[in-house]
Amino acid sequence: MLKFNVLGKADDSKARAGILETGHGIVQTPVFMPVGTQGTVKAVNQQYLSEIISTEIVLSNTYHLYLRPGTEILEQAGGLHRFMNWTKPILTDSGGYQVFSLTDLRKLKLDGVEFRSHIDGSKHFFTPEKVIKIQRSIGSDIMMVLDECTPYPCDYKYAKKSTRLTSDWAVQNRQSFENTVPLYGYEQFLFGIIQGSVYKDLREISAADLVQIGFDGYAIGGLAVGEPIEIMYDMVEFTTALMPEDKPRYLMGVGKPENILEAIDRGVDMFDCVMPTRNARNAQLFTSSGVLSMRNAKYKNDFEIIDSKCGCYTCKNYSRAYLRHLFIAGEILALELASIHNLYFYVHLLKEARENILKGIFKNWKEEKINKVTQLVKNESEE
RNA sequence: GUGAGCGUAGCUCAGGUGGUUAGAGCAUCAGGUUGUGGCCCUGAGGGUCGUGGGUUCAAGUCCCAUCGCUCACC
Repeated sequence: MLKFNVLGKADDSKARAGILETGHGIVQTPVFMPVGTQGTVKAVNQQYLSEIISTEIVLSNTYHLYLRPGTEILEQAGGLHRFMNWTKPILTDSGGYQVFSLTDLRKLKLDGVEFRSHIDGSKHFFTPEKVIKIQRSIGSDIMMVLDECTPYPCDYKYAKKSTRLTSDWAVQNRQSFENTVPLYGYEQFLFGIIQGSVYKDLREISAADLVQIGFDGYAIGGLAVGEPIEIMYDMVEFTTALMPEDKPRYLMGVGKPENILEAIDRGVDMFDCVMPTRNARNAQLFTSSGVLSMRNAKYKNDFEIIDSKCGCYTCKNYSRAYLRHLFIAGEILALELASIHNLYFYVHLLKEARENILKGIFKNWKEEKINKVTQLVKNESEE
C-alpha cells in the first residue's frame, strides 16, 4: 500500500499538503511532475533536473517506451530508473492519452486498443493486462491504468459508454496488478483514472466504480481537452469531493500555472503538463509577472535577467537578449536554458504553494499569485 | 569587343497567346499550444515588377533605348 499522509490543510480552502512514500524516496505534495515521455525530459539532463530544478518525480510514457526502446531493452537495463540514471520516483502514463490523441492510428475495442505505431506503422494491441505488464518492465513507482480519455465535445451517450469501458478496464488493470510482481526489488503502485467527460453523474459513477475497486491513488482524466476553463474547474471541484481523503489525487495533463493553483485550491495533489517544456522550446517563458515570448523583437537589446524573482540557473547566468539571440539563431542551448527556467518555475511554484498551505494562508496567496502570473508584461519604458 | 541569357518582397523563385487589388516557400513580426516530435496551427507587415521612353482602352507580360549581373566565344 502506498503511504500517503496529509500533513496540513489550508483552513479556507480544500488545498492540502502531503507526503508520498515510494520505493525511490518521498514526494512532497502538491507536486509538479515534468514530462519525460521517452525516458528523458526533453532538453534537460537528469543531473540538472534533480539538482538544479529540484524535481522530485518525473512522468514517462508506457506507449512510447514500449515502441522504443521496447520492454526487452528496459529489462536488460534493469528498469527505466537505471536505464536513464534517475534515482527518484517515476510515474508512467498508460497510453490512455494516446487512445485519445492518435485517433487516426487506433481502433478501440471492448478488450483493448489496436494501435498503429506512429514510428513504423506496425500494429500493436494494448489491453489492461498488457499495459500493466509493460509497466512492470519499465519499473515505474506509480503505474497508471489503461483508460479512454474522451474528447471534447463528447455527447452524453458516448461519454457514458466510454466511462463504462474505463471502469471495466479498471477491474482488469487491478486484477493484472494483483497477478504480477515487481521485477526490480521495490514496490510499485497503481492509480485509477476517473473519467466521465463533463457530466457530473458520469463522474460520480466513475469515481464510485474506481473507489470500489480500490487503488493507491486516483487521477482525474479527460479534462483540459478543449472545454471552457470554468467547466474544467467545476468538474475538478465536483470530482475531488468524490475522491478518498487519504489517497493522492492527480489531475492529468494540467496545465497553465493558474489552472494548477485553482486545482490545488480544489484539493488536487499531483500534476503533469507538457506546457513548461513544450512552450520553452517555442520560446515562451513563464515568469512571476506573466508570460514572455522570447522571440519578440523588443528583447533584442534587453540585457536584463528574464525573471528578477527567479533563482534558476538560467536567470542567474543569462540575459533576455542572449536567450532571444539563441532562439532566433536556432541554437540548441536556447531549448535547454528555456526548459530549465520553465521547469524551475513550475516546480517551485508548487513548492511555494505547499509552504503557504502549511502556513494556512493558501487562499490569499493563490489570488495574488494568479493575478501576477496572468498579467501581461509590458515594456513600460517605451510606447 | 561579339553573342546569348537573366533582372518581380530581405532570400529563392511562380506569374500560357497583354485583362479584377502581382502570388508562393523561406525569412521577419505578432498570437496560439494542457496524460509533449524542436513539430504544428493562426494572423500581419513587406513590391513605383532594374531604369527611361513607346504601342494599346489596358503592359510584370509586346517594342526601343539604357544600366547591372551571369555564361560562352575572340
